[in-house]
Amino acid sequence: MTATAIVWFRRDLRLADNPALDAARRKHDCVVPVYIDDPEAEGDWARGGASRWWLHHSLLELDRRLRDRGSRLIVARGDSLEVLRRVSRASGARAVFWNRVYEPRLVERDRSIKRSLRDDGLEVESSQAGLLFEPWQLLKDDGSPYRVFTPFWKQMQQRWTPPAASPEPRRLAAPKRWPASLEIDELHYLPRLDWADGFSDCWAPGEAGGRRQLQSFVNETVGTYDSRRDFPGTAGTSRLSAHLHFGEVSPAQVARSLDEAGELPAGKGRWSFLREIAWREFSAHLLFHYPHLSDAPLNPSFNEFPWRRPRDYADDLRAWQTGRTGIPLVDAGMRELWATGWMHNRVRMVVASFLTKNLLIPWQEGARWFWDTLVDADLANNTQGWQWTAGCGADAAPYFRVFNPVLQGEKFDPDGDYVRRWCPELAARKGRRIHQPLDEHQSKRVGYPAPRVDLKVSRQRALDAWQRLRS
DNA sequence: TAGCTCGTTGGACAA
DNA sequence: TTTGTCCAACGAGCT
Repeated sequence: MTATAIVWFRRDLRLADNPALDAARRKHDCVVPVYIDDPEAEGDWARGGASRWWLHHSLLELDRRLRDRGSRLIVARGDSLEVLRRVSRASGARAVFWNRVYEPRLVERDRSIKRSLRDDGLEVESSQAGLLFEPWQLLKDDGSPYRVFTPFWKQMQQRWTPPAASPEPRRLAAPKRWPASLEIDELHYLPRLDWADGFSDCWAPGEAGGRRQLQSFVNETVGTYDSRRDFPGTAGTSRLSAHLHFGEVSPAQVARSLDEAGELPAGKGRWSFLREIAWREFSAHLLFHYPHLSDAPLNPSFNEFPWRRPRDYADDLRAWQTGRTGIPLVDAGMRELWATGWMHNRVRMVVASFLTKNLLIPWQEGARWFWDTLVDADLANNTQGWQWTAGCGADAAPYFRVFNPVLQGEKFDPDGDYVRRWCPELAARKGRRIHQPLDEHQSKRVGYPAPRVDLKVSRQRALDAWQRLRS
């Protein structure tokens, strides 16, 4: 009798270096690859529009790759446990394998599913695939989680070894009978409007695209990552965030590529990129250990912070979302986000600082907008990034650290190329002058808004608000 | 345990 | 134009 196992794909949409798939193939003859759309499980943080666009294409690619190997992807919608039971009955599978995810709500769900399936008499095994270290592996001496990045990073470096590779399967044996499956189109992940049409020009979702991106980054970009990553007008970053989020590329593969590209300790760019991977780990660990983090500040005194009220800030929020604040670098970033589903990291900090400090709008509003518009939307990274900028998170910026978008522009976009690309109304402005807000007269002439707030005044207002919080 | 040092990504201002 | 200093003080992490 042949033994059949379900491999439940979630945030690991790849065939290479996939521990759950490996384990299933080692122990069983046939594999039933399954993807489940279970919006209930995600609760308040159901996937946003841009992320769904990516997921749609990534699933198509996963299915294609499976078919190339004699298999296919079974797609279902509904309660995950019920679906797994149904698929196991229909296919005769007696085992379920998956790679762990770490968002608190999903951890709970997985724990309960594991119990139930084992009660049913099924074999269940979960593996580590999405992080280099499990959240319970990197702790301080007293057993509590790190809340400051640098010591976390130090320990990570000490304990880090290049992870072993696992081969990509050439063939996957099909079960005797395939269970019923939806078409990927039937998940309706693509937006009804044509909002995401431009995304295809920027991105190649899926494992092959991820691998290509990793290779080109390691071959061409990582050497200068350290010096060029802060300049949004140049292609100095990895652009791997979405591939990593969906597990089309694993952090272990990234680390291995960096290692193979030439003795990790030697390359400054390589270390500084691995450090960013470490930030990803740090964020995931923080959310795992502090489950409320996606909605409430890590620093509880911020519950009293005097944010403006929704009815007072609604117009400013709208202007920020649509890239019409009148601050060129901010608007360029927000327009890049809308057009491509992504924003350069330096600019993410600038627009976040502007929203939370200059406009005094709660960071949660920004986090929600990013959640819906980023193809790489990741609950842990998004939360951590916003809390850090707002000053209420782990290792947060001191309160007096308010990014000045004009100075940031002059420093990191000195020729104005980035702003010129996304704010064509300003294209005629020469050099770094492009970063200066316009006065009313100029604004009317070129059809670009005058600034909604005075940077100096609003900065002082934020500092005063902080003072009130402390007193 | 007590005490010391340090903290991803900055800006304003003075010299 | 560039460089140095201050902005405030707390708690995490380490010795």
